[in-house]
Amino acid sequence: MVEDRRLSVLRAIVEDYVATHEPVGSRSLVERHSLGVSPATIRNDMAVLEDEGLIAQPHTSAGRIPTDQGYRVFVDKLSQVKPMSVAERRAIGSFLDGAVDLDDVMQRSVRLLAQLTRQVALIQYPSLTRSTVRHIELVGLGPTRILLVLIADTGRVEQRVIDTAAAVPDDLLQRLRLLVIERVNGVRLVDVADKVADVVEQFSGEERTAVAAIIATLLETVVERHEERVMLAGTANLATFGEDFTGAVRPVLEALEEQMVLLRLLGESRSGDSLTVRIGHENEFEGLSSTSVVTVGYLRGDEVVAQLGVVGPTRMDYPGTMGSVRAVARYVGRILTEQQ
Amino acid sequence: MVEDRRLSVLRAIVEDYVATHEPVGSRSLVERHSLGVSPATIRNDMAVLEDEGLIAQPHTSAGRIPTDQGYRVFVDKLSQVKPMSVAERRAIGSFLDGAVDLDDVMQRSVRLLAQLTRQVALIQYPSLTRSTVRHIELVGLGPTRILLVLIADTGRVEQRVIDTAAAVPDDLLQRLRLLVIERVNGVRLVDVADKVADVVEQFSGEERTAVAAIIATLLETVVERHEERVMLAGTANLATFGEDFTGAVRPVLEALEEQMVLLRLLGESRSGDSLTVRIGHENEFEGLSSTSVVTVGYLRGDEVVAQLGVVGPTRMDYPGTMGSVRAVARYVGRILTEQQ
DNA sequence: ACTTGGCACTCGAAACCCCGGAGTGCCAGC
DNA sequence: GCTGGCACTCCGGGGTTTCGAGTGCCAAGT
Repeated sequence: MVEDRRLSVLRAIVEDYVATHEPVGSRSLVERHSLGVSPATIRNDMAVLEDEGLIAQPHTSAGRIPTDQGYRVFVDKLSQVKPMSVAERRAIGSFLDGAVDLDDVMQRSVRLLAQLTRQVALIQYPSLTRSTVRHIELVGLGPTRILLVLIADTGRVEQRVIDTAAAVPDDLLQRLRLLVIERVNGVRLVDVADKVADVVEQFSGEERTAVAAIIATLLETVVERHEERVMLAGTANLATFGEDFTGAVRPVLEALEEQMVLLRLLGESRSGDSLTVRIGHENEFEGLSSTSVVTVGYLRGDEVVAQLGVVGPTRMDYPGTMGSVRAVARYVGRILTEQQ
Repeated sequence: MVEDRRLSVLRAIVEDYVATHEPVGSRSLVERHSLGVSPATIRNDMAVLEDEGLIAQPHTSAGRIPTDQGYRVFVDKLSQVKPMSVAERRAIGSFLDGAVDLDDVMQRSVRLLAQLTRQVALIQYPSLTRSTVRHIELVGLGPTRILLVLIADTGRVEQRVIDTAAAVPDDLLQRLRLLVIERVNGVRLVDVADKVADVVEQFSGEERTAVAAIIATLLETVVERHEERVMLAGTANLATFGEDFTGAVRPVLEALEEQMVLLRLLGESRSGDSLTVRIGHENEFEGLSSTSVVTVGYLRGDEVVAQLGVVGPTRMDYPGTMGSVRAVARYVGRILTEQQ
């Protein structure tokens, strides 16, 4: 089929361009790949591919490079995720197994991913929204100062200092503590509001004011604080692939410093635990228009709790990158699930 | 004094070079600064300065640029810290005042510093070692799983999950909890070990095994875990000053990703709360040999609890940078002290 | 209906050269 | 010890040339 060969040509162009970082011409294509036809034929195919918007020429009399659309087709139809080798998987497993707490898991994972892909890796902390309360602690710091600590089952800890107008005697604090713990332990964060709604009403007078303040802060912590955290690693790799960048490195670094941007980058791919690839201009952020983002959700139990992924140049090794991302996500999921 | 003028020349060279990023010649020097002598005289001075190793020529027939030693002399003898303007200080204060918790303080401060200096800013979390225990919590997660949470007075929270060999009944946990809280509340972390050393001996039989495991983890948490945390911001600024870098940006990014490197960068300047400036090769890390690091300790109460600072090109505005670093450190100190 | 070899053409990248100008070092004179 | 003068160096920018990879198109072949 002519159509088939044309796609093979596209695949070959992507592969060669990714490997060499140089526009690829018809001659070198037939040399490197056994396509069984002559350069002239390839040229015809290329002309068609160019008409379809899948490849482009930097300038006349140069080879072709894939366009964002070209990569899109490559990813969607012409490639498959490259699984990690057994050795690699073993390495991943043993590397991540040593983690002692959630921070450690996140950090090790994101670094590992950066190393594996030689790109910038991101990992989002398990969503608070989807997790349950493991423990709540109220600690008196002074007559009118209370420390609220919330521990989620994913291991995340949130803390807030509360300034109450009225003094809070220790016995009140203890009563409240037990009451709240009883109410919300094991409850999903999203449901905490319902569970403690009426607590304030059980108190009256001065006590009520103080309790109201505490409960209000608690609600803030579980509700308003959806601000998810993102950790990243491998920014040094930007320097490497920054060389042949369409734009400068700066906008990318700027984008990567914005938690908001990162969160949306990860957050948009709510497609369960299947890989999401956003290529070049498919990213809505200017600064990332010459990068591709590969993300995937990771599980805790059988629920997607957050995302992780990498940011790299559009000309990246998609199969390999996707393989690494998926593998790391699986291991992270396994660890989170086990260490529950 | 001839000697004096020579130093003025050095100062002028540093200032001009920092401003223009171009080697500065004798003619432009006399034009921009009113030195009251002719270019020829300046040339003689320059020759001497070059002999002394304070300035250098990129190539013959080019102007001079300061060497690391030249900057050293400039910082030590020829410049003074440039205080922030009132408006700036007010802006800093109001910006930092909104912080809700320690993480927030750290993050706001480091970002602010990056913005002010247009360089890469670092901030070290208040040292655990020097702080005291505000609260310890033991939460049973399952028959043999316990969550240990340690809250330091600086607001830092550390947590560990403990797997005990034997089951821990709830009443044992409660007894132990009260006992430990009583022992260590308000105690400096470094002294925790002493305080709980004999706790294990108060238990026997099965209980003892479990308690031993818990206490061991507690000790690990306070002792082994000296691993201080560092937060950084403004890496995007690397791109800006990366243009005229001796080396590449990569090694710098690599160095900045290594917590160890950052910690030593900050940790070495244990000179109380006075500014430390390390210029170019004075940094022991290869990757940072064309950068300068300006750090200063910040206080909580009247004790230095950690360091903050910036990393920038050796050709940086030292007086301004030092002013910003010092100002931010003071505000951070004030906030930490107040919100005790 | 495709494929292919041939051929003229395009155009960027590298090599080369040239020149101006900024800057230097040195020296003799003040 | 300062200064003007002077010869010298050498980087950087601009222009030109060359080289070669690559293209598009066409006519012939299967």
